[in-house]
Amino acid sequence: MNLSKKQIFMNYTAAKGLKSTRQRDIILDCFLSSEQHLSTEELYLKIKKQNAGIGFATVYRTLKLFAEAGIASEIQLGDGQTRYEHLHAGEHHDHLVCTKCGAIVEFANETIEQLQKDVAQQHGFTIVTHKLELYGTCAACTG
Amino acid sequence: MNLSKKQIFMNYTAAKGLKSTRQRDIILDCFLSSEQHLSTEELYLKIKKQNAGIGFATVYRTLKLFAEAGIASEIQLGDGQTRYEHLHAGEHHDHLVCTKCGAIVEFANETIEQLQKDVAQQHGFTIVTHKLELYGTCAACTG
DNA sequence: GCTTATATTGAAAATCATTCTCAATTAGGT
DNA sequence: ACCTAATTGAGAATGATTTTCAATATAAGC
Ligand SMILES: [Zn+2]
Ligand SMILES: [Zn+2]
Ligand SMILES: [Zn+2]
Ligand SMILES: [Zn+2]
Repeated sequence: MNLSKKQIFMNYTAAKGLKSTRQRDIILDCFLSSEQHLSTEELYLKIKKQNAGIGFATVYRTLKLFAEAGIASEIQLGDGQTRYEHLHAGEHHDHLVCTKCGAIVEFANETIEQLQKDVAQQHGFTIVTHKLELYGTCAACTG
Repeated sequence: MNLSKKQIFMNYTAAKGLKSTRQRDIILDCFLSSEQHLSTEELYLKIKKQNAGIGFATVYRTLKLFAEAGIASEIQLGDGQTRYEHLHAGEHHDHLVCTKCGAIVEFANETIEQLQKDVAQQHGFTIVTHKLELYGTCAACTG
């Protein structure tokens, strides 16, 4: 599956006339081998440990590129930092966030998704995206 | 109802040993007489027109205070600015946002709210707050 | 009303995440 | 190898918000 993400990115850059560079390879490998929901800075620091000399501007630019290419998606979890997660074609999920330990749990609920569409339709809206986040404490942190 | 919001704020500041000032009065009046979902800057500009000499730092501070006092709540609608809306005790709603014209429509759906609680419980989470926003185009903006 | 301790204010500086600028470097086609 | 366009890194710039701090205003206490 990592191979296919790489492939998708290759295709995207090729189609756009973009070049393949050492930096982009390193950042992609690091992103693909990372757990989910890493912030740009977290990924930057992780990369820096293994490969000095990659500027943070490049990491910012490259993550945006991943999102454009459709292999990553940006999420905003209320802590002021943009995070990126792996995007699997056709899949969607929302997030439960523990405000004590920072744990992030993913969930998907078809009924909620459908109800959102209903609500939108009732108001004449055509929905493009949505954001659903539940904030609280996880089992371990709930006293 | 404006009277009672003022009352709630008075009580809050009194209980906290805070002082009542000309600036806070002006900002509160302006906030209460404004449409919903104004950003801090929008409110600042509106105030400035009527009462020169109120610094933006004071507006930022005071809106935060309103939120603490329970008469306003912060919302983040993805445009990078914090907005404040009037908070009515015990009421809750979520938002539909038109990404073309900026229109914001409020909605409340009990079934969605309940399903969120169910999801949280399934994962052992105790939910404190949540955020649900549907982004798309409103009837007028949908080609 | 005057004094005093404390909260508040405005302006400017500081912060923080992110983006932009630009000169130097690199990739890829010829 | 040569040329052109894309890319990079460092630092400056940005934009929203927060902090700092000296000056000012408020509310007690007398
Ligand atoms: Zn969803
Ligand atoms: Zn996720
Ligand atoms: Zn809700
Ligand atoms: Zn609202």
